Amino acid sequence: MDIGTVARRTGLAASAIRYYEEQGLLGTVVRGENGRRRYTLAHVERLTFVQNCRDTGMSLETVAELLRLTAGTRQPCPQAKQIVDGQVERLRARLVQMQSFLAKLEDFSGACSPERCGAGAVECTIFAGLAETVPISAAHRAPLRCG
Amino acid sequence: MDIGTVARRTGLAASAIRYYEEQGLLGTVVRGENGRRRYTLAHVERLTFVQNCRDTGMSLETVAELLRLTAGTRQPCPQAKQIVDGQVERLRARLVQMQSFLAKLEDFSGACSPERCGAGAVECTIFAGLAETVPISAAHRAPLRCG
DNA sequence: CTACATGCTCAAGTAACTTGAGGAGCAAGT
DNA sequence: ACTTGCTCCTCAAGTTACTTGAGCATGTAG
Repeated sequence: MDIGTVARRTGLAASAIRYYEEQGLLGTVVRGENGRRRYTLAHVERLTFVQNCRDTGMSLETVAELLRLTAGTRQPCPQAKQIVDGQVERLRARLVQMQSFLAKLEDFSGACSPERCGAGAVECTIFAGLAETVPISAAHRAPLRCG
Repeated sequence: MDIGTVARRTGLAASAIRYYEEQGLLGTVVRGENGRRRYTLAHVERLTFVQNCRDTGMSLETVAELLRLTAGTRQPCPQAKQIVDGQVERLRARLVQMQSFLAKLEDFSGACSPERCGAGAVECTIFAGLAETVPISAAHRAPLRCG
């Protein structure tokens, strides 16, 4: 497989795939005669794993650590489990907060009708209430899929 | 209120507050005799609004646009509603995906026991299945609170 | 009145990529 | 054989949303 195929299969940009390799997340990627990268199914799986982790807000560094741990031969689980458990906790808290804000967005969107803020309205009041939402604790506002 | 107080109330770093001002998200911030910034409750609310929007993955530029729209006098709602509705949709899809990955993480964490991958294990298999998760469509993997 | 916390500005650093320049390889059509 | 056009390569620089740090002024507590 060449990089374009992998890109299509994973949904990642080719540049991102090259970047992940550069950051040591893919291990060795062999090149063909022509100097082009050649990928296997294992690479696609690895990339999907990286994607999934990134989607939950894990940093590339943490993902790299997980990959290192799972590749090691000496009892990798305790540390790996710890990382995953931490992520699970963050994700859970984050979901709750997002659900509440989503509900608010929906409310406000539903309340926005032409009658209420049509031609003559001086100010759109639709977002007034959104500022009242209790902000999530700094601990949980960690990056969640960043970029 | 000085910047430290606002930082404590909102949970934002002072540097971030200054940054938001620089990016035009706070409007005018008056300075005291001493040259220090003086904030009002309106600023705190505005910052909380920005935070909430950012938490759903809105870019600062989009937040700025929303603020501009809601401050304008000429029928701001249709455009604002459109932005919010788009965000609602993304957020909904994202929540679904996150819930499914959370479930997977929990499963795998639960399956990780000392018996299964203790001293002699050659490779930790706990994450094997995570690579199989169907990746979320590129359209929905947009930044969701990024930093 | 000395500490020390807090604020200011400005420049540079950071993560995780993307974009663009400049150049080469490959596949298809003519 | 040739040209067209897509894909790939590298390397440098740009992007977003901030943070960190240097160097300096100011405010507050003991």
